[in-house]
Amino acid sequence: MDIRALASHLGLSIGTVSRALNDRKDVSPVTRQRVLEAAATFGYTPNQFGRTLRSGRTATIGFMLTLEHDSAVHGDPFFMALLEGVQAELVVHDLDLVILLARKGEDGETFLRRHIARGTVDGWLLSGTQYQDPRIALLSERGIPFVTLGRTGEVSDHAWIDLDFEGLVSEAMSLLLAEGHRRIGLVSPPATINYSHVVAATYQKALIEAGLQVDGALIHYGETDEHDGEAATRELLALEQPPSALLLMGETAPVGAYRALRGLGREPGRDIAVVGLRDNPTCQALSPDLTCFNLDLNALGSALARGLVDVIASKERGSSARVQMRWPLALRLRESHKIKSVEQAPLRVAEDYNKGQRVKVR
Amino acid sequence: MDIRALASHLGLSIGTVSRALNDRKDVSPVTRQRVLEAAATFGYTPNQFGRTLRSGRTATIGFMLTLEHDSAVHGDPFFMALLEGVQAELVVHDLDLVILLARKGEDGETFLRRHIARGTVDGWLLSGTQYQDPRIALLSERGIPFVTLGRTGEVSDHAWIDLDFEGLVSEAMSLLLAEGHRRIGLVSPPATINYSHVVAATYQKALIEAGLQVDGALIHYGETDEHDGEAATRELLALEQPPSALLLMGETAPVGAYRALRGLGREPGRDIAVVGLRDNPTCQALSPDLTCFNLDLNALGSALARGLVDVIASKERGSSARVQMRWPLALRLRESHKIKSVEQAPLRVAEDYNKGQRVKVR
DNA sequence: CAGAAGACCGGAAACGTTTACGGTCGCGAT
DNA sequence: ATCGCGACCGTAAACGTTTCCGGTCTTCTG
Repeated sequence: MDIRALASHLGLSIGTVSRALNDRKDVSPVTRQRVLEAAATFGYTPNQFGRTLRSGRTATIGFMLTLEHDSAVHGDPFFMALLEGVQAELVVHDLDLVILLARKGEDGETFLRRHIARGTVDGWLLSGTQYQDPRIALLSERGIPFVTLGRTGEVSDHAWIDLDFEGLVSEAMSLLLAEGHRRIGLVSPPATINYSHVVAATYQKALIEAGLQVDGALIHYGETDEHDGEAATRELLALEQPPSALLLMGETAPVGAYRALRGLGREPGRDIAVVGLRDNPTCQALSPDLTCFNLDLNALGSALARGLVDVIASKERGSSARVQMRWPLALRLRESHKIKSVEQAPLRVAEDYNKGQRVKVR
Repeated sequence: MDIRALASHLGLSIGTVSRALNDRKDVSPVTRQRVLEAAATFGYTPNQFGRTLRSGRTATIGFMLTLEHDSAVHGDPFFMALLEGVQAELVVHDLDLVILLARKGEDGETFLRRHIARGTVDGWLLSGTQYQDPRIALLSERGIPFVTLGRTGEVSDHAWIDLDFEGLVSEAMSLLLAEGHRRIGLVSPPATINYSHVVAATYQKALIEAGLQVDGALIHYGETDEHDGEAATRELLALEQPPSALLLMGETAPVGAYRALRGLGREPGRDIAVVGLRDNPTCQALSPDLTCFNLDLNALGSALARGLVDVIASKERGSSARVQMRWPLALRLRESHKIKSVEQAPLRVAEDYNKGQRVKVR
C-alpha cells in the first residue's frame, strides 16, 4: 500500500495526502478527515525509509547502552525500569525508541560516529557518563540533540540529568554523624566515573562542616561491584583505626561488604553501620535490611525523554533549552545503619579526632 | 558525501561505484580497488535509508524485549551478556542490532505488526516465548525470518533455541533423589510460560521412574520472582507433609525462598535442600552458596544470532534451515543442596510413600 | 467593483541508492 | 573476416516520501 495508491483511490494528489497525514496546512479539514479515514481502513503506514530519505528525520531516538565502564548501573535491572519510563514519554511525542549496543571493544566515540554517519536516530540518550567524556563534544559540535544521564567533570552547557549525589551523600553523612560516627569509610567508583568526584567532595565537605578532619585512608576508590565491595571493606577494616560506618556508593557493593564483614566476625547493623546507594533487587536480598536511597527509575526515564524532546524542539525553533537538573533521592531508613552494641563507643573515636573540641552534630 | 560525488570524483558512473562497494560482479578488480580506497579516504558511508528504500534490506536485526510476562529473566542482567554474544556474532555478518521495547500495555503481536509495517528490521530475535505465542504464527505466515529463545506449547517447525529444561530438571532431580529426598517441592512459572510445562513433566517423570508417586500439592505454579518465591516456599512448608527439598525454577526465586525458610526457623543447606535455576548475580549474594546451573549467556547469544543468520540465508536460497536445539546447562554443586541435620531423616518419609516397596535410587 | 489575500490543491523535483538493461570492446573460435 | 562471448561499464528507472512552487477559486477589503 502506497501513498500513491491511497491518493489515486481518493482522487487526490499524493502531495495533498502527504500534507493531510502530516498535519500540515494547505489542506481542508474535510479532505484531511477523508484521508485519515481511508488510511485507517486500508491500514496504510507511511514507509519510514522513503520518509527519512526525503525529510532527514527518523522519528526515532536512540538509547546508547555501554556494557563496560558502567559500574554505576552494572549488575541489576537498572535499565529496564528506566527504559520503560523513557518509552512511555516518547510515545506521547510520536517518537520511537531503539536501544543500541556498543560493540565489544568499541569505544563510545567511534560507536557514535558510526551511527551519526548512518543517521540512525534524531537524538541520543547517553548513559554511563565518564569524568571526561568525548562523546559530548562530538555530539554538540555536530549539533545533534542529546541528553546525558550523569554530568561530566568539565562544566558544560549540554543537557543532562544526574542523580543528586550532593544531596544524597550529605544526607547520608548527617545521618551517620548524628548516630555518633566519627570515622566513616567511603567506597566510591574510580576517578573515570564522574560522580565519584562529586561523592568524595561532598563527603569531605560534610566532615569539615562537622568540624572533623578528613582521613584519606578512609576513602576507597575502585569498581563498586560486589567483588570489589568485599575487597574494599576488608581493606578499610584492616586500618589501624577502622571505620565504624561504611558509605557504599555502588549498586551491588553492599552485598560484598556484608560478606566481608561477616568474614571478619562483625555483623552489619549491629557492630558496624552500612549505608548503600540504591534500593535495588540485589540489595533487597540482604539481611538486615539495607539502609539506602529510593529512586523512581520510571519517573527518571520520563524526565530524560522529556528533556530530549525539549532539546529537539528548541533546536528546531533555533533557541536553546537548558535542561540540567539533579534528581532527588529519598533516604530509606531501615536496619543496616544502626549500631546496637554500645561497646563500639563511637564517641571515643570522635574525641580522639576532635582533640577535645566539642562538635555539635544535629 | 554522495555516491554521486564519489563517482564523479573517480570519473566513474554511480552504478559502477555501487557495484564495487557491494562486491558485485561486472567491475574490474583494479577499479574496485580504486573505489574502495576513495571511499575510505573520503570517509564515505552509503546512506542507509536510500539503500533500504531501493533494496528492501535493512541490514539490521531486531531483538524484541518484553518487559512483562518475562518472569524467566526478570530482575537480573540476563540480557546484557546475552546481547553481547548476539552482537559479537552479528557484526561478523555485517548486520546491526537494535533492541526494541514493546510499549507498555502493548501486546507482542501488535508490537510486531507495527514494526513489520514499518519494515524496521530484516529478522527477529524473540525472547519470553509463551506457551501459546501468536507472534510465531504472525511472523511465519509473513515469511519473516526469526528465531525464538524458548519453545512453545504447540510443536512448530520454526527456528528456536531453548534451555535444556529436560536435562536440567532431571539432573537436579537425580541429585536430590540421590541425597535421599523423597518429597521434593517444585516452584515453577505459570502455565502461560512454556517451559513451565516442560519442567513439570520432567519432574513427574523423574519421580515415577524412581518409583515414587507424584503429589500435586508439592508443585507450585506462579511468578518466580523473589516475592513469589517467598510465598511459594511458605505455602509448601505449611503442608502437612512438607518437602525436604525445593527445586526453584526462577532466576530470583531462591532469594525469597531463603528468606521464607529463615522466617520459619529453618536453614537452607542444613535443614532443607534448595536447588535454583541459574547462577545469576542476585543469587550469588545468598549464603550458603546456592546450588544451581551454569549458563554461558555469551555463547547462547552467539548461537541465537548464528541461527538467525542461517534462517535468513536459507530463505534467500529458497531452502529452509532447521535450527532447533536445546541448550545444555552444567550443574554447579555448592552448598544449598546439602542437608546436614540427620534428624530430617528423608528415608522415613520415603518409606511412607512407597508403602514398604523398596526403591532403588542410584 | 477591482484587486489583494487566503484557502486549497496538483505537479514535479528532489532525497541516495540499487539493479535491470544495453552498449562497447577485446579476444578466441570458426 | 565474421561471429559469439565475456568482461566491463554507463544509463536510467525505480523505491516512497516530503516540500517547494504555482495555479485555481473563493472571499475579504477599500
